[in-house]
Amino acid sequence: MVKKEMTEQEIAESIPDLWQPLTPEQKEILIQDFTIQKYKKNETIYCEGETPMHLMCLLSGKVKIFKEGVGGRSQIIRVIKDKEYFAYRAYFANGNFVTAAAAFEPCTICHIPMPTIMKLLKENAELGLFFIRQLSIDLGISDERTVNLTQKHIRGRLAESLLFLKDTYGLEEDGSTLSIYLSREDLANLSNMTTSNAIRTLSNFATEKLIAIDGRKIKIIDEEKIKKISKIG
Amino acid sequence: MVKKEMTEQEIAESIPDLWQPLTPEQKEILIQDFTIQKYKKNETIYCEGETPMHLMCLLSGKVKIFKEGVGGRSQIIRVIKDKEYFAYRAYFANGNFVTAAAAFEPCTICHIPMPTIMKLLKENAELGLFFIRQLSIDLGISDERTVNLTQKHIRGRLAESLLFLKDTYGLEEDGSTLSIYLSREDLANLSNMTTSNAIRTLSNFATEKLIAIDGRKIKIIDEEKIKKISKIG
DNA sequence: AAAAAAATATGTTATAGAGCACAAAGGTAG
DNA sequence: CTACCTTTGTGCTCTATAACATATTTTTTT
Repeated sequence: MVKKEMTEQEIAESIPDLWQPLTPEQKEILIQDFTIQKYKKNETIYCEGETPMHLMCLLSGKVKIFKEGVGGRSQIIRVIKDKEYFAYRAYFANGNFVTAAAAFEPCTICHIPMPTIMKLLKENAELGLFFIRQLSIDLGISDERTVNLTQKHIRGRLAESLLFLKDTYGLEEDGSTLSIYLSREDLANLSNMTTSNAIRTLSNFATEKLIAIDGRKIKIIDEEKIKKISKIG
Repeated sequence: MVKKEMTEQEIAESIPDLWQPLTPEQKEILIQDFTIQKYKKNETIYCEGETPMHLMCLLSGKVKIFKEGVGGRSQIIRVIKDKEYFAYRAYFANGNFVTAAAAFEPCTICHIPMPTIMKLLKENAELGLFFIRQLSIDLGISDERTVNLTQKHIRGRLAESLLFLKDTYGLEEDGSTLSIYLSREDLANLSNMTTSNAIRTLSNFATEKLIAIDGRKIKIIDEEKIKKISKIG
């Protein structure tokens, strides 16, 4: 917890979407309950089945939201980038977590107790609209994903994951290297395939000069062709 | 449009979740914009790609929300029962529909222009909480479904669909017949499999005395065993 | 009532991708 | 430096399920 070290200004900048709609009194309430936690690489943030207590906002780092499926196979449901909010859905739905969250890399995460959020929501309609918008976007993505993961073939699914990672986390300064370094296993869990097939298909893509791989670094070479593969499935 | 025929009392009973949080003035606004449409069996309610204009509430009938995937294969994403709201997600996300909706059977649907809903939402925080709750529940279901459809085997997926239909639409007076009669094709599209495999697996279930089939009527005989099959995948 | 179309049923074949085994390389710990 | 563990890479086999073909039955249209 490093709350004491942050000025109001810094808090406002860390969580602008949440902060901006609030009245001065509401901001005061938020400051009281605002805490910060650090997580190590690969550390679990919350588990399936646990009771949600806090809204979380990722201040820095990268997070995966995943679900353990049949026979220990895990499926990455979505990924979080900095300034994004998560861990609140289950509370709003009055249930426990149906997913788990873990840090891809070292993370700084801000926690705000859900009861505080509820209190603010009851007073502030604009804040409600922020969550409505966010949940609506996520639900649309989830619906798209359901169809893509079930109907596309392996190459289409992997191509889609690569584009998805590019859109979410962006590229490095060279303008072509994905700025997230995933293990082949995580890539497989994101694309609904076995690790072997992720490795195989990835090196096929490299042979076909669609990408270049150097360990976990992936350079996007022919984005148009990758888009095409993703589209036709 | 049969708006004129409905009393305020009847409107209030048709859309209680939306109605109840409102102030008298807000209720007046809603009455002005409230219209009703009838749809025939199998009629399309909205299409993928269209721009959302209205919140819809299903007053009577049954609706499927689906998505056309690769190679014309369609996937049923969720189903709507009476008193449920739909068609609003895309508007909140500032996009067009990514799914389509069609009537399983004759439907009566109430339409309310989304701009009216937005206006009410900006004034009424409690109404916002209703949508937050609903979207949160749907997103949880969608996440679960992603994993189930991708990881479970055919029998597990079909078993799950049967239980899902039972939970959503309930049973007839005999206490065992599903009160929705789906074509084998719809059942397949709900369970992510080909029509042939839905037919085959369904008749296997009948042979194993888990269910009894009479045309499109499905009787649940051994629910415990069906649950087990759904669970182990 | 006859004809056409759609839905259901069942058998056969083909294949995408899982599952497994093993080897090599890279990282980490003692 | 050596030993051990994890990750990556590659080949082989097997199976679940799609794809296809063809009846048969039911529904819709004329």
